[in-house]
Order: sequence, then C-alpha cells, then structure tokens
Amino acid sequence: MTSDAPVIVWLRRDLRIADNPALQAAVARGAPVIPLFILDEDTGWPLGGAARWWLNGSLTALAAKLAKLGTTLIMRRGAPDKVLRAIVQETGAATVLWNRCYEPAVIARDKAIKSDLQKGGISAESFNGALLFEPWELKTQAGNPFKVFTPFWRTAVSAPAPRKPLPAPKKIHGYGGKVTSDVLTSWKLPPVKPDWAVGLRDTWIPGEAAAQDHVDKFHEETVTEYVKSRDIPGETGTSRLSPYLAFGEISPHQVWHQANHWEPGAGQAGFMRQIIWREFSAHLLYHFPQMPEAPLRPAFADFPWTRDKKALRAWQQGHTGYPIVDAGMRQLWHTGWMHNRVRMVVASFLVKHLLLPWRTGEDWFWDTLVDADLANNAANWQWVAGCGTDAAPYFRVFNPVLQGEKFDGDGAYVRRWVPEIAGLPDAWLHKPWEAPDMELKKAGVVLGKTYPAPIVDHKTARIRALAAFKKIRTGD
DNA sequence: TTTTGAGTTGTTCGA
DNA sequence: GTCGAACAACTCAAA
Repeated sequence: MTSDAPVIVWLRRDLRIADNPALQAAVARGAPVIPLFILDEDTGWPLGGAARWWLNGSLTALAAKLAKLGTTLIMRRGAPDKVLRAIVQETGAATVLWNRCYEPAVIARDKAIKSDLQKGGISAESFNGALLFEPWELKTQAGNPFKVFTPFWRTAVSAPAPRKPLPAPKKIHGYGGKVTSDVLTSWKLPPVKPDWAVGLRDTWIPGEAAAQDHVDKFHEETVTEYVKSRDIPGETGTSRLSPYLAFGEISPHQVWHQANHWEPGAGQAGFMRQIIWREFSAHLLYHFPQMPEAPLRPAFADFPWTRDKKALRAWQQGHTGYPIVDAGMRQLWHTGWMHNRVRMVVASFLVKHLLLPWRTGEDWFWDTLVDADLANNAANWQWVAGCGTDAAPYFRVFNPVLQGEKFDGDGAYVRRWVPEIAGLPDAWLHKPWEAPDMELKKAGVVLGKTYPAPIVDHKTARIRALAAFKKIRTGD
C-alpha cells in the first residue's frame, strides 16, 4: 500500500536526470514520482539576475525531459517547508527525497525541513549529488579541514575514487493524480525591460544536453592544449562548464569519471585539478560559513578600503580605460560569463588599483554571472584580495597592460569587446594612452571621448595598494 | 611537540 | 632581451 504513495523528488541545484541520486532512489522504489522545483527567494543569497535567466532555461529543458520520461515537473514558488507540506497533503506522498546543497543557510533550512517532515510521519532522505567528496570526509591528519589547496588536492586524488555516475532512468512512473503547478513564465525569471539578456541567449543553451556537449567538445578540441589555451581569453581554451555545474545540469561525478578516461596528459590533469578547486571552495564554505560575508583573515577587518562610487561604476561598466579590464567586464555583462584569466585581472584591479572592497566585486559577480556559485565566488574573491586562507600574496598586483600583452598579444579579445579601439595596432592596443597622436587619429580614437583615459595610473595605484596592505600587516 | 618545507595563476628592478 | 632576486611574513600540514 505504501508503495503506491507517491515520492516527491525535490530538485534544487541538480537540474538533471542522469546521475541524480535522489531521482534514482525515487525511481527504484517503483512508486509514482513527483519531481518538484520550488523557487525559494528567502533563503541565503537570492539568485542574481543572470542566474535567474539561466534557471528559466534550465527548468524549461528539465520539464521537457521529464515529460518525455513520463512525468511532470511541478513548479511552485514560496517557502519550501510550506510548499512541501501542501503537496504532501494534496497527494498523500509518503516520502521526500533530495540532493544536498552545502550553503550554510540552505543546510539550516533543509535540516529543519527534514526533521519537520519526519515528525509528521513522512520519510525524508538526502543524497550527495553535488560533490565528489563530502566536506567532512577530507581532513588533515590532525583531523582539521584543509586550508591549503595542494595538500587538499593530494588527499583528494589518493582517497578512494568517487562513485561512478548513475545512469539516467529510461522511464519514470508519473503521478496520476492532479497537482497544480505554477506556469514558469509567471515567475518572470528573465528580464523584460530592459532586455539585457540578448547576449546570454546568443552565448548559452542551458540544460543537461548542452552540458554534456560542452564536455565532449572540450575533450575533442581543447583538452590537449588546455595548459596553454586556458590562459588565452581570445580563444575557447576552457571547458565553459561552470554554469552547468553551478545548476547541477551535470555532476562533478560525470565530469570526473569521463575526464579520468581521457588520454592522460598535462591538460587532463590540469582540468581535473580545476574540478577539485570547485570541491575545495565548497568544503571551505562548509567549514567557514562566514566566508561570503567576512574576511577569513581577521586582520582584514580593518583594511582601509575606499568607497569610490564613480570608480566602482566605471569598473562595472567596463570604462576604466584599461582595455583588458574593460573587455572582461563587458564580456561579463554581455554573456554572463568571464574568462578565468580575466576574472583575476579585473578582480585584482578592483581590489588593488581601486582599493574597493572585495565584497563589492563579489556582489557584482553574483548578480551578473550565469555560473554564480556562493562558494566559488566567495573563495576566489578572498583569494584575490589576500584575505582568504590560501591567498595571493599582498604584493601580487596584476599589471593590466602586461597581462593584456602576455595573454591577449594579438588583441583578439580586446578588439572583440572594446571595438572602439579595435583599429589600434597591437603595440598600443593594451595601452592606448601611450599611443602616438597619429596612431590614435588613424584608429579613430579620441581618449577621454571615444574611449576613457585610465581612471588610475598603474604605478601610482600599485604603490598605494602596497602601502594599504602594509598597514594591516603592521597595524599602523 | 617541534621542525621543516611549502604555498594556483605576478611584477619590478638591476645586473 | 634575459635572468634571478626581492617583494614579507605567516600559516599550514606533515614528518
């Protein structure tokens, strides 16, 4: 009799069919399955604009896939405890299954929900579908969480191998009764006025199928050159898997297992290392839940940040006068994504050249990135700012001109995103303010008019940053 | 408990 | 143009 009671699979950041432990467990019970997505806008960090756009596409793809398999995705908005209780009531479901999320606020919410459900006689169980290793599994010999990546990596790769991915169910036993679902469009996830998502639509296809396409393409075309090409923003030298991983349209297990079977080499190893970086960030957030809001090194509480709103706006809009920085910020705004190398350059620029708080950068990335992930975002901003556990040394100030010349020597990236200076020869492209008047004229560039003059002087800003960082060391 | 070696992605300066 | 050192000190993780 209980086997006929439906099972609710509460989908969250695991918007996929394959390698979905909660879904798999539900199907295995033989009972009708009710896949449910709840839009919870009150727990933790509310989704940023770009992520909301992505979610819309993800849910559309997921609903279509579930329909093909014989069931219907139910979508509701509201407080998850209330929604779950309502659906249990409506359907007589006896079980709720989900895959764990590891953000502090979500952990707390889910814990309360689990105990509430169980108190009400409903079976509730959670699974790991998001991490190769549980955050409490990898420990130093002294039993502490890792704070340094390299030993974390060594421990991860010598630990028992993560489980193999689960196959996608071929058929899902749908629920015959009636359950009401919101209409996705009523959530108004994508922007309307102004419609800033044009570039996102041109760049991305959310969903499980596209995620696997990215893995295949990366394997076929990119991985052997990865070590070098991953640093060249003008090329497609990276996997671009981040948004798919962030929404769980592919699992790290699927990626890890496939990569493990590729031909061994520096590219393969380097890529797998990046997957472990994702784990590292998630583990850090689990053990240091304050990471998104507060510097992990307490000394940074007193850092003399500036609050220059005009500079912040110039950075956000890609009008700093440093071409590589502006190119990155515009790529971000246009596509919801930025190349890894350039993320470092723009982040260093915000924190060190402009001395703006890393939290302002974190907030902007959170709102504009389709791959916005609380753990990665926080860990990486803290790394750049130097206040993380395993952070960049204070004297590492990226020189945006050198970075441009080194990694975008042919100017492909800057010319694509900063077209108003595209006519400049390579020699001046990354430092237009040094170009001879004649070259500027030929390229149709009028500094301060068609393209901004640098908002800070590199040398001056560097000295200022070093002085500021020295202050928190000595406590002067 | 103490010691030891090491720590994602850089820049600048002077020889 | 190339190369090595300095830029700091601290904390982490394992031996």
